[in-house]
Parts: sequence; C-alpha cells; structure tokens
Amino acid sequence: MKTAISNRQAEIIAASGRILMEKGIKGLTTKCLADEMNFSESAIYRHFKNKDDIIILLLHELGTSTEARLKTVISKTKTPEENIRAIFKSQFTFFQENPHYVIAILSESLLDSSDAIKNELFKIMQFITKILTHEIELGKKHGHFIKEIQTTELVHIIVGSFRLCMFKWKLSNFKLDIEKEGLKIIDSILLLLKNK
Amino acid sequence: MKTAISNRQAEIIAASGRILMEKGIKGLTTKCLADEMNFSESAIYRHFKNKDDIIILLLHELGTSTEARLKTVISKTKTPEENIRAIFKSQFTFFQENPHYVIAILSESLLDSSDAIKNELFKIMQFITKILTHEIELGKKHGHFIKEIQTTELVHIIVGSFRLCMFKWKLSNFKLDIEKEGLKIIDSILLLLKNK
DNA sequence: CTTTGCAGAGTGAATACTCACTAACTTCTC
DNA sequence: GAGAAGTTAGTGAGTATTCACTCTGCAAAG
Repeated sequence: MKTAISNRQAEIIAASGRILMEKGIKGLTTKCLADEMNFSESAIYRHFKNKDDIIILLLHELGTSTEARLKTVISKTKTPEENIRAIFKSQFTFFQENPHYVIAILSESLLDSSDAIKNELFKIMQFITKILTHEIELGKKHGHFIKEIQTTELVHIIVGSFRLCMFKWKLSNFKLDIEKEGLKIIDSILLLLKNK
Repeated sequence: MKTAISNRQAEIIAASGRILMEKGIKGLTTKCLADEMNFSESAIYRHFKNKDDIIILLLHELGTSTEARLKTVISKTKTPEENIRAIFKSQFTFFQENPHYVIAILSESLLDSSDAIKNELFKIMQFITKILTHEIELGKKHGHFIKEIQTTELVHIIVGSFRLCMFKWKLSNFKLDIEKEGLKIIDSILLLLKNK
C-alpha cells in the first residue's frame, strides 16, 4: 500500500467512485474512467498498477477517514444514544458530501471481487460494528437500552437499516435528503431501544 | 413475457441464479452459463432472446412464486406478529431451499441493469413492502405495536434487517443457518415493536 | 539527465450474439 | 405404414465490439 496518496490518485479514485455510484461495478471500465478523467486509458497505469488497486485505495481512504472522523464525534461525555446518533449523523453528512464512496456501503457487488478488495471492505465493516457494539454495551450497562436482546442483534438492526437508507438513496439517484431521512430512522431505532 | 416457462428455461434461470450467487452479475457470462448448462453458448439463444431476458424471467418467477407463497402463510386468524413472523419464516425457508434467487434480495448490482430488470425487481420489493405495511398498521390498530414510530419506518427497519441477514448469508458462502439466524433477528424486532 | 504524466497504436482475451448447419423427433400426406 | 416436411434443440465457426493492459514515444518539470 502506498504511503502517501498523490493528488492525481485522489482525483482518479473520486472519478472511479462517481462511476461506481452511477453505473455500478460493471460500468467501471478503463475507457469510462479515462473519459471521466479526460485522459487516455493508458494514463491510468501511470498512477495505479492495475484496476483493482484503484478500488483498493478508494476503500482504504474511506476506511482511514471514517476511523479518524468517527473517533472525533464519539465522546465520553455523551450518552450512548447521543454517541450512536452522532456516529450516524456524521456518516450521513459525510456521504452526502462524498457520494462517490457509497459503493462501500452498498457493497454487494464488491463481494465478487478480489480478496484484497474484500479485505479493505471488511475492515470498514468491522470498525463500524466494533464501535456500535461498544456503545450499545455501555448503554445496556447503564440501563439506557433494553437488555432482552443481544447486542449483536441490535447492531444488526441498526446497520441493516443504515444500509437500506443508502440503498434507497441510490434508488433516488442520490436526490433524497439522506441526512434527514437517515436520522429519522436512526432516531426511531434509538426510541425502540430505550429501556422502558 | 412468455405465457409458460419451458423446462429448459427453468433450468437456465436456475443455473443463472447459481452463477449470480457465486460470482455476481459480472460472472454471468454466456460462456459461464453454457458451461453450467453443459451446452454451447449459442444454445442459450434457443430459449431466450438475450441475456437480459434470463434475469427478467428469473425475477418474474421469483415474484409470482413469492406472491403465491406469502399469500398462503398470511391468515386472518393469526395476529399481526404471527403473520410477520410467518412471512419471514417462509422467506428464509424458501431461500434456504432456493439460494439461487438471492440476487433479488441483495439487488444492488441489479440497479445498474436495464429498466426491464429493475421493474421486475421493484415489483417484488413493492409487494413485500405492501404486505408488511398492512400487517403493521393492523398491529398498531389493535394496540399490539407501538404507535410512536411511523409504519414506513418500522417496515424499513424490518426490511433492512432482512436484507442484511441475506448479505451475511452470502458472506458465509451460504453456510449460515439462515432460517435460524434470520428468525432470531425478526423475533428481536417483533419484541422491540411490542407496545408496552 | 531523470522522473512524471501523458498519448496513440496496439495486443490478446473475452463478450454477447449471429449464422448456417445437423440430428432427432413429430406430424402430415399419400 | 413409409416417406416427406416441419420443428426443436443443439453445434461450431464466426462477427463486431469491448476489455485491461503494454509498448513506445514525447513533453514538461525538477
């Protein structure tokens, strides 16, 4: 993995992400990417060894930026509900501003890719699962969340709902106000989780 | 749309479904399909006009069989919870026995397909949404489910969780006991929805 | 001079599909 | 009943196009 990402690489992964969000994995051809970048197909190989490496870097960048970002929104002074809400508010805002990374959330098509791509994807998924698990356990411990349902299942319900939000966002051609609509769902789930 | 599906067509869509579940949309080439069917690539065109029509018929078959099936599991003598549970029990059992239809649930890659494919997909999604909405409204009306959250959001949470179950099933190379694990999630959600 | 960032021509493999044909089976006609 | 005609399901060769990538050369920047 490259130590530093060049400006051109960043442009290429952003362009790739845009193609992926509009045309899916099958649409990310060297030709289409070259058109989007306004350069020739062969120029791609000046910046990446092969096509896979583009997606790998895109996911890696998303992963590192997600970790950095979410770590700043989580705070020990907030309640677990507040932290969970903050996590997803940050996620929705981020994707609203950077829709080209949405492939990583939708992710089904990446499951049929190379192992290297899948590994980057799983890292992102595992990180999200870990921080949510932590917050929910804390919420249970302090009596904020219901105890009758296993934490893994609560995480599943939240993550599943989040993913469907992103799917619907794609269905709307990225026109849905994902922050507003997404947070509604998260708030509803938090209401369901409340220990009453 | 063909009025009756031939035996060979049924074999071809099942083979296509198996390829889709293992290799994704990009793996469904005429060569791969011909290999799976043990005949030449050109023989495919004896049964289908083009490749799209294979996927269209697969989704259409799934849609009609899903409607027929779910209509038989829903009963006016059952509570809405029981009906929702029965719907998903039937879904998980069906997919356990017919994993080759899972592409329709995972579905992200189909969003970048032709409009005809997307239309078939949306029909299936709309049908599921409609019957769940009906059951949840009934459950609210009779005081079984909480009223504070909109029905569309409750449907979203259930469907999102179901889809993530299927995604995890694919992640497990279809080895997870999807019926058991899936129903655990559905039961947890039903517990969350209970009006207390 | 070296490196970086390109371009255009090209490669071999893969893709969805067409075409002309064959073999086996069924139906029709005598 | 026999033979001809029609149908179905397949074949292999081929088509045009696309795909990811290589090679060679050039220009600009350091």
